[in-house]
Amino acid sequence: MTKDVRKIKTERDLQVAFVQLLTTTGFRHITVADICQASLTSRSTFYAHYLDKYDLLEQMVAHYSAVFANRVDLRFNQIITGDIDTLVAGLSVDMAENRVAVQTLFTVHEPEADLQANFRAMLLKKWQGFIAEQAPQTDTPTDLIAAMGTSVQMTLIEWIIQHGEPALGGVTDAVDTIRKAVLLQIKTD
Amino acid sequence: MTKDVRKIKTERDLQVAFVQLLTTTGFRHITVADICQASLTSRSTFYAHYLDKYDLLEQMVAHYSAVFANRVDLRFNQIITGDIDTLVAGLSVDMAENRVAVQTLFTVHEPEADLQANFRAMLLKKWQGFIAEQAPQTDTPTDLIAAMGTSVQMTLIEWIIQHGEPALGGVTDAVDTIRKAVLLQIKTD
DNA sequence: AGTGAATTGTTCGAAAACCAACATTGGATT
DNA sequence: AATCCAATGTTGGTTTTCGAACAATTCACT
Repeated sequence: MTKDVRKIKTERDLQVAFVQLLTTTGFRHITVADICQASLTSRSTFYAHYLDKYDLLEQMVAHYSAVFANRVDLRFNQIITGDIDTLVAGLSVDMAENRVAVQTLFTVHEPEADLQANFRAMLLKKWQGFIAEQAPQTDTPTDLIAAMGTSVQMTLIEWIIQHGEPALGGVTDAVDTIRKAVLLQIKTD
Repeated sequence: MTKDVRKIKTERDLQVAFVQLLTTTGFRHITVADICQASLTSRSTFYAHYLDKYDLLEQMVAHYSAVFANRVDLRFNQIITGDIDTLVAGLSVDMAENRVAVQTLFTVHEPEADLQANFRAMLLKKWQGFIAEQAPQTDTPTDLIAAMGTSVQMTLIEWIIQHGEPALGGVTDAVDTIRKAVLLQIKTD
């Protein structure tokens, strides 16, 4: 049942080469032959794993979307409760392994495969659910507040992906301030 | 006649993993199973390529020794003629790809496989031949001069391997001064 | 619109890698 | 000295990958 090591290795090689190529070339201009050449894989093997380059992209986007989805529940609570330090540290850890891949895939926006859009959509859904729970008495449209919260979180995520963990000075305070401002809009008093 | 891509890949994987392990563990304590586990290769495949871990080490040492031998003639002339800039730049380029491997292998000293010793021996032979050509009239033992020249070059090589190309400030002048001092000892006047 | 080159996607026999099992060796422990 | 355990090599059947060839499609250029 568990996959053959060779399959794991070729998929790893293809994906690494693919991400590498994406840093220098647009997705549309990358050919299957390019990916195979860069990863020392034969084309017939590529097609044994993926239907085409779109399938490769979609599987990668689906994978990282799933990884992110698994973390969202935990992390989301943290921006509500204000545990910013833990949030930022946790996000850094989550992103550390996949930093290069996620950073690169964030630049690709295909109709069927848009990692950045997926992240956004997940967060937005979370915020909408959260706000609905609070049943707030406010004039501000709830969808606007949800969009604001999502944007703040996405900006933080993108910032961490860009700069890595080391440079976290000042980030904590800034995000904390903004978080409070957003939450104030749904105060149910 | 040309090797199958799969052979190239597995040998690359095994060697990379081996060097990686060498940075944390002594050669004696590294097992074949360790190398295979780290490189996602099966043990039977390892033995299809190498007799044992000593064979792996020896083949790598032989390889880098051969690469170095190919460059020695060119580079050696440069330290005589005083073209230090070209020498240092060339050495950096030569070492760039193999930097990590050579740097690591330099720490391993097995009876049948000692890269550092091989480099030394090649340079020493070159110096001895060069000095003999000059048939110098000097009181200083020629073997001593050869040993001095060899040491200067080895020190430069090790310095570049340690620090990489970027930090070359001041190196050129220092080596140039020492080179002149060594050459003065075999002045045939 | 028409032509040629490049890319795609598929097929199949040969080569390589995998895995599990096995006997053998070498070192540490009691 | 006897025992245990980990590491070494070896083997054979299975799976995957490779490479080269092929037709089909797309694209650039005239």
